[in-house]
Amino acid sequence: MIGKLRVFNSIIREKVPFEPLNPPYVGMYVCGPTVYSDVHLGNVRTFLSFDVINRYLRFLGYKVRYVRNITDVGHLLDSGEDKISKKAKLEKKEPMEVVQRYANDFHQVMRTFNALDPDIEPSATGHLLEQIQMIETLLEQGFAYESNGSVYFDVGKYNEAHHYGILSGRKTDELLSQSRELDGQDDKRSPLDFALWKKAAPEHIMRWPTRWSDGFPGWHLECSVMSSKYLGNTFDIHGGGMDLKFPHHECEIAQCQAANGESQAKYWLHTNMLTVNGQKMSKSLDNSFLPWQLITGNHKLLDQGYSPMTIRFFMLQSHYASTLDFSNDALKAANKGYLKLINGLRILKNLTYPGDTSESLNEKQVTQIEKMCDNCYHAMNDDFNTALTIGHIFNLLKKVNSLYTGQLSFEEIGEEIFKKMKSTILTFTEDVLGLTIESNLSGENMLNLVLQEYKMAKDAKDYDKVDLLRARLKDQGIAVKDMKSGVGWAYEE
RNA sequence: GGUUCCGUGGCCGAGUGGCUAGGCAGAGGUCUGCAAAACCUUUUACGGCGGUUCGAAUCCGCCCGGAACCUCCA
Repeated sequence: MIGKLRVFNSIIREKVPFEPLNPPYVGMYVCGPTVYSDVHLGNVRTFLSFDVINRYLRFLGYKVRYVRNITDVGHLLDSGEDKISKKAKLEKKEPMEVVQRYANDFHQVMRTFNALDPDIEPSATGHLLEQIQMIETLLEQGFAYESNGSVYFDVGKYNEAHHYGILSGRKTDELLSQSRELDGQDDKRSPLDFALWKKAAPEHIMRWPTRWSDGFPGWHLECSVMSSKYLGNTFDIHGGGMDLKFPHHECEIAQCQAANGESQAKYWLHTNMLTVNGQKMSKSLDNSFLPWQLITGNHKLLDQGYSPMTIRFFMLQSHYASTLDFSNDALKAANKGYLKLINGLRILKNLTYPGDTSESLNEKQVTQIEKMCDNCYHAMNDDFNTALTIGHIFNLLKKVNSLYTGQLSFEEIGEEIFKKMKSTILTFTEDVLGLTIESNLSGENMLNLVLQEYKMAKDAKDYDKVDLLRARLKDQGIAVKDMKSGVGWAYEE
């Protein structure tokens, strides 16, 4: 391994060496989507960022357990209504039907962008018992109180010994002075307290019986419960979008600390927002793109569609912790860049070191290439700097292209460095960054081209060529069929 | 108002004290029947004003501009 991985730990706002609690094992929990509607591109960016992080950790040899949840209950609107319940009512469906539909859609989108599946994808409704148990624990420890059938986390009590707001840099007295008035807050002792269990209103569909009430769990609880269940009380990496820092992650931290007596995660990684014209992409601002809209180009702000790999490439050209602005110009440039990348990749895959070459090494070239290879590691080790890594890969591809066109000779660089270059480029591009060659080149398209040529030769009565083409196709298991209606083909033994 | 962060060349976007990021676009060249691709060379930078330093895009201060969060958000 070259160098050491360093990560920006949001909770201390510093870049620090990454040292897992129990190497070679690494536990990583990422807050997943709430499946009440289609995921938009901003969501996708976060999950692609963590996909690369997951891939790189594995590449480094860590045994990663990647947990990403599906939120299927407990996420409330200002009105106090559950998002999924609302959608279910609107569409006259079971809440679980809504959940399943959007979860399926989410999975399909992530696979389209070549993201690896998480190892565990737990859902909130599948962990109600555990959530209820954590509430009991919090009640026993005096960090929670029941009020009118609901249970709330006592932020004031927690803050006596701990710091609520440690992640987002907030102080409770400042928060108190600016908390806004919401409906249904009367049961709370303080506006800062948050729900662990909510008593369900009569019309509320998603409800489970407990000793406090028929109700449902608070949003923040599931992540505390499921992360500690699958990764332990303290685990290595907790990730999510920056917009979740407050209150969601803050509440998770407090719940875990209070219930387990240990801090939840060693490293916090936060991804930044995707913006459109400088503004955060979000559903409420009506400036969000759905993945398929970007792929097809079917959106009022788009000139054309972009392939999933172009989009992935575009996103990886920036650092995950920076905002990334969406524009036609930037996407078009990324599209060309991606084509350049995969053309180089395609050439490299077919490039082998000639067997009978006598080496006469050009030290300058060898050193240069060696350094570029090492730079890929250094870049990824520096808080997963994918943008820089891509830059180094482009530099390496120049060498590949030069070899291909004969502007650089194999003798100059030698077999050892050629092999190193080849494996470095392929590994980093495909395995680490998850960028693959994607094309609409299908065998059938190519076959049709050949058949057109066949037809033209036949029309020109160039029977030597006709026979040749027919024989070559037959070698490939394709029988040409001359019909009155035109030329066709069939599979043949 | 509080918290956190950002401002880099025509565009996107890395870079945190000295060392060519990279991509797209532009210019010139090599190669080529032509073209394309590829390769080589190259122009345009660090919001403003001060300060620290031998040296600042990078550190500090102030100012200007922008964003996110402050109980829906990835």
